[in-house]
Amino acid sequence: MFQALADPNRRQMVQRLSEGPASVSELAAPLQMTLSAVVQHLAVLEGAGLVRSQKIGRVRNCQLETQALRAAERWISERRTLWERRFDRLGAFLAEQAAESEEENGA
Amino acid sequence: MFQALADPNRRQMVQRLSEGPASVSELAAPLQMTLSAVVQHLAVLEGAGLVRSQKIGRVRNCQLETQALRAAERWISERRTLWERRFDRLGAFLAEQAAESEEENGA
DNA sequence: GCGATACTTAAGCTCATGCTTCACCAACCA
DNA sequence: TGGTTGGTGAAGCATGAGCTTAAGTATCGC
Repeated sequence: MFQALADPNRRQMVQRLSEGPASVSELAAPLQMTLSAVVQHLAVLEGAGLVRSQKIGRVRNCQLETQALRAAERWISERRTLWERRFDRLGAFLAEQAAESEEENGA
Repeated sequence: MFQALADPNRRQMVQRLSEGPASVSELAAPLQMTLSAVVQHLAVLEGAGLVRSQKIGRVRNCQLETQALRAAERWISERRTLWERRFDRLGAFLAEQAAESEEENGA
């Protein structure tokens, strides 16, 4: 899924879809590439569960699937807070050490 | 930066670093590959600003840089909430339509 | 029905990515 | 001081990602 978000064109597609549903050609419009390539990118996004789409008549309607985005967000968030919490504990420890050192000086 | 997080081995390194700082060989230990390869992955992570490292003696000490993680998190979050808000408005609109329809039936 | 539209599928091409090996250097330590 | 440990750098290789072209299919509007 991070793999899917790794490509800037795909991120642009996600960006576009975050503003509302779109057809394949609407997604393709701002991207300087073939419709074929866009469909391939779309397949990656769908494979990652980031986008859902259904064909109505001859146009395929695509929309964002927030579940997957939420999962990615959570993964990052968990790692980040884990590290930050560790950092805070370290800070507290150092502060404590400093305080003890102060005491020793005082005694 | 999403590019950097795209590789599962690199994510594992980030995971490891979220639990605390580590040397290059410590990062390499659980990964079934050469130290050389690990250093290359590390370079990618550093290039993306996800990791900072400094060499002390002959061992390189690596630690997570939460700024970049935070940025990635924000990007996802913004897209997601943008879409979800749209979704909510749509729900509200449909509810309103339904209410109007009720009124018409009543009238 | 017929042309235009909106994809779809397959094949192939190119370049980046992820890895390995090998040679090397620097620092630690017995 | 010499061997071991920890890391660096360059070269090369295999695979896969991203793109294109080309040919095909299914709707839509007239």
